[in-house]
Amino acid sequence: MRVRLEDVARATGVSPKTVSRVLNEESSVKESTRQKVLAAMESMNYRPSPAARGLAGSRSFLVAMLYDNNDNPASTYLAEVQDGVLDACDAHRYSMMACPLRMRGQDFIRRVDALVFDHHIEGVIMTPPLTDYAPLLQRLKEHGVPHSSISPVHREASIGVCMDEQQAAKAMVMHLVELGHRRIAHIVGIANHGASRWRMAGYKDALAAAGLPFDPQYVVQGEFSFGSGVLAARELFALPELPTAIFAANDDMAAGVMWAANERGLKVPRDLSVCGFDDTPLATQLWPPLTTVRQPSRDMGKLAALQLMEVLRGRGPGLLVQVPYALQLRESTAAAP
Amino acid sequence: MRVRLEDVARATGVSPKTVSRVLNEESSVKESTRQKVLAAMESMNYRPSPAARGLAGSRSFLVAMLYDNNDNPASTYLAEVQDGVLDACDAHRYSMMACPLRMRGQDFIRRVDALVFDHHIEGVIMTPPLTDYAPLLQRLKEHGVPHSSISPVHREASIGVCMDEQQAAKAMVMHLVELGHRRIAHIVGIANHGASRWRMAGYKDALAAAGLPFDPQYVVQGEFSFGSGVLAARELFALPELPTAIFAANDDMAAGVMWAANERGLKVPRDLSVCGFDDTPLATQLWPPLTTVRQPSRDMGKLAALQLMEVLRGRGPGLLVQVPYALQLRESTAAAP
DNA sequence: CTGAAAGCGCTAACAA
DNA sequence: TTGTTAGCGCTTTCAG
Repeated sequence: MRVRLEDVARATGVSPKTVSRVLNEESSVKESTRQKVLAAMESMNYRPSPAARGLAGSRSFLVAMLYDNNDNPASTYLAEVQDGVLDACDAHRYSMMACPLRMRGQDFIRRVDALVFDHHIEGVIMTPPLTDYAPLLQRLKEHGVPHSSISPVHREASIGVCMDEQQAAKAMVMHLVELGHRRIAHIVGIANHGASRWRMAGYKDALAAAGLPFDPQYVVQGEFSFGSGVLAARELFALPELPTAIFAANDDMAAGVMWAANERGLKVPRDLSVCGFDDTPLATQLWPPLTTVRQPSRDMGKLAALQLMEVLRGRGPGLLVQVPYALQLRESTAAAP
Repeated sequence: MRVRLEDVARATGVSPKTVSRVLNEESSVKESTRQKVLAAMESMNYRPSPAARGLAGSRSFLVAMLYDNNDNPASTYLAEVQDGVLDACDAHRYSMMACPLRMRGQDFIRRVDALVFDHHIEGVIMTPPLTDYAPLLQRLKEHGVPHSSISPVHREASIGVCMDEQQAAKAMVMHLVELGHRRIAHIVGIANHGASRWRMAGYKDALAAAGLPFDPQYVVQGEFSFGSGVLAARELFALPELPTAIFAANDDMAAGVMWAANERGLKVPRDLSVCGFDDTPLATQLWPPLTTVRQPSRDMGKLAALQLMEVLRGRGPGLLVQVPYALQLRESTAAAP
């Protein structure tokens, strides 16, 4: 029924172990033997059994993608990242298990242990804020499980992928400055996300570069959700001197700002310029279309997975690669009133 | 290091086979023995190895979620479904592999075979339009792999979960009728989705029930994406007599309609009522908030997975369960002008 | 209702 | 560079 390693060995006239070596890309096989075996595998349509490999050896060809599912707003971000990860897995014959983790309680410990012990997960890919969740990192280290991070805060010790979000945020705000805005507000994201810090830092950098004062009144706390964007905007609209531009730390909050502007009777971009960050599909589904920073989530997922696999295959220590950002200038920003 | 079945057996004073029987919930074990074994498993923190179980037996405790990733627009729908599926898996100690399938070409055959052979997938959960993709169903049947469908077109032969979308669409349109609208347009979704047919049928039902004529001019083809909604709306706006209400087959297209209305200078809902279907997060992020039909995607994912597991555990033939819809009346619909 | 033996398909640790 | 011998942790026969 099923073609086994042994069958390939018999057909080739070598021992099972040699076939195994070829399968695992070990270097100590004579090239001619190697070719023979490879050919036989191909023609017999041999497909190794992950279960057997996992049981006998230490490998499972399984990676897990870990993500936080407490707050769902960014579901399209996660979907894109996952898509990229799967793409990379495909290329290296790995399989991926999706694993949402609730950060509260001890639940995640159980789940991580289950992944590692039960399934012999070889490695882990994580999205923020899990990337910097100490108890989790600790546990992974204890288990000796390599991990690759997407946009981690602590970049020194990480492998994975990142973007210069601070620079991107600065560029975004500089764009507002160039349009003549002088009262520029910022809506901050959830505190434990590196993204919130970087984007805020970029905002400050831009103000400084433009010689504009930093006014705490114009900085409001949000939490990355549409609703929090609405609330933050209302707060800003209650100020004696309204900002002429608002830079929200992500698109969902920017959408909230535009909602609140509508509610308040402010016309975007005539009375108020609005911009966000991420370039989610939402950005082009708003009226007017949202100026934002494009973050290549899909590519980031793919690159993070590829880095992990480099490590798993012993090809190197793994790197933290940086992807470029791109400003998407659309109709939600215009010259200051 | 690892606690094995054998360890539990030794601790309990029974044979490994008996422990195995308890583990697999076989009925032929004396209750007292069963309790003893269960207690030992608990206290020793025994966790069976899926790899070993998969290798020795026919089970793998792995299910796959298959989805189409040609068109990404509904990524939040997929994310919600996946969340529900994972929830159900968790409850029954199953693991899930996410598996995007490209419907074009023979690629999906390879992937399905890989899933079945390599990983001994026990069952499959599918979302539209895969649920009714004949070559795929054919292949699954050949492999003897049980599958559970979410909103399949062919309901007779399916297990899984569905919603009475036709009834829901009818109710949605009846709402417009009650608001006094008489020229009600409909934007249809992608042709091979059952959803498109049902929602269109419900639209017609409502017109008939209200004694309104069915005018083909007011029915425009879309493809579930925001952009297609914009195009469809422009088409409708070019008509000599504009509709006073537009029922789009999903929220993304409804958002497109609102975008186009803005572009055209039409005020929603004063000049035009707009409603959608699905109640994605987008619905409450538009201005004005979108009237739509709530579809409990997360629950649907969970229920579909639970039905599959009923089958896998030999508890029954599996059912096609129906979930209720709910109209979400918001501010995008109002009395006809 | 319970147990003993055999083996799932592969790799580890040796040897040659 | 290649082969041999075990055995991964569990389930399947088949007996009792």
